[in-house]
Amino acid sequence: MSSRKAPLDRDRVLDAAITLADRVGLEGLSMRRLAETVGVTPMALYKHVSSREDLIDTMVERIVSAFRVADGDTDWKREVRARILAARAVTTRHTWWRTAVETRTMAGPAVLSHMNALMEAMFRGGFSPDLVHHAMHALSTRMWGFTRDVMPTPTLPADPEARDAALSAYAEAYPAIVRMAATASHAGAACDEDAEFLFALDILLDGFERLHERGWRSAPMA
Amino acid sequence: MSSRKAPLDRDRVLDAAITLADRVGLEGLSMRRLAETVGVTPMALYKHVSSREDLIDTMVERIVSAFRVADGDTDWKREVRARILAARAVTTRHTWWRTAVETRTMAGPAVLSHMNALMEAMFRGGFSPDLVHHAMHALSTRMWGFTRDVMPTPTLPADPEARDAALSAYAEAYPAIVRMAATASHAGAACDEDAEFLFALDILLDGFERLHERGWRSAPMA
DNA sequence: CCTTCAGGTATACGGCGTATACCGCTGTCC
DNA sequence: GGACAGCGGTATACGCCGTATACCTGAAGG
Repeated sequence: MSSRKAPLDRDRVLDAAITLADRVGLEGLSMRRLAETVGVTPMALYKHVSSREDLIDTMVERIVSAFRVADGDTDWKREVRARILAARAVTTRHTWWRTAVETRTMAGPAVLSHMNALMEAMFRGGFSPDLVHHAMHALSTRMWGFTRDVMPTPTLPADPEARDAALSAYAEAYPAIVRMAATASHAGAACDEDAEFLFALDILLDGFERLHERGWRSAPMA
Repeated sequence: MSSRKAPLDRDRVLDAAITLADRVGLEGLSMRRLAETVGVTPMALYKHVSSREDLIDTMVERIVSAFRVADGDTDWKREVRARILAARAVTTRHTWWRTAVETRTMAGPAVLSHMNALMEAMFRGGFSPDLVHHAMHALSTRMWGFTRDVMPTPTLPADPEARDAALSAYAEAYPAIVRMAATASHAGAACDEDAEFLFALDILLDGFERLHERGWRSAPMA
């Protein structure tokens, strides 16, 4: 018994933080609670991270570093698509990550690398810097593999009877919503998020391509 | 002097909350601080709102109710565009609103009305329920007039000398980012957010239109 | 052997949302 | 006119939070 206790380092703190956040979300990730899971006093954490924000910064980077893409794609569109889906594969497994990345104020190296790779692909496709710039903004959070669903239409009760009642209650106030919700693909069940994601992503990528082919320029500089 | 004090009602609380949030953001909006601005004890607020979350719910609705669109548009695309820009005109004046709406779990009547109006326009344009559904997801937060810029490329120092130094430091690590950033439209100055927003919005709307014309169907139901 | 110091602890401060109990004024009804 | 209900405010307190500060302890290095 040479070492009385495994000595706890930055990596262990990070691992614990990520698994804790996976379980309880980002708001549930408190320093006290994290300390508990690693069997240590809250203040001990501050020997390894300088603040909760610093911790989250690093957690975000850690997740981005896990993106893995089979390279070798020469077509810009296929590469961008593949990188974004690689991001999606990782980030959807850590739901807290969406909130975390949106609240960061500084981009770390891993984050910059991912963005750089996307831009590089587009440049290789012959995009102008201007178009690359607009495309990146247009992708927005989608370049991380997710989209915010801002309050999707209210989830209907699963029970068929209650569902019909709710539907007819809304029917006159929000006919279009009900008409859409009555569609088979949406009724009751959660819709296919992957399909929705790809639908929008491909519209954007196709749009970039078309504009590029047409020699798109941004409006004359102010 | 019949009334010793103006009696404070739900509306006054809401108005104060919104102007306070405009000033200090959503995190800065604490019940104690809000109470102070209306000259009252923190707990007094709970006679008018049931919780902080309830307060924010109502604030979100209040903002949405302020959307104003000159109706009379018959073309679906023009109407959707106009409604979204109407939303943007309001929501960009209340930066806290983005965070607020993203953290809501239930859609209130005003929110539902806005979504209903967008869907209604698309239905009038002949969209299938399925396409409406996908389009709404694709719009995502853009239907509220904003997009999350997830960690835009790091802002460069304004000072030209420091800027060049920063650029060359990044140059080898992130060549594509630097290449884009060196573009006149982005260098130093903040880019034109309205233009970026419209760029992406129009790609999406045009994409919807094209798919509709081609009689798009979603993948065969599972 | 003494020193240094990395890595842990103990305590405390000021913030937060809000549960609970209380209190005074005002309008209503007998 | 007097009892009383109840609305809108207050006072206090609890349990969270992030973290500043001070302290301790054991091992490594001269």
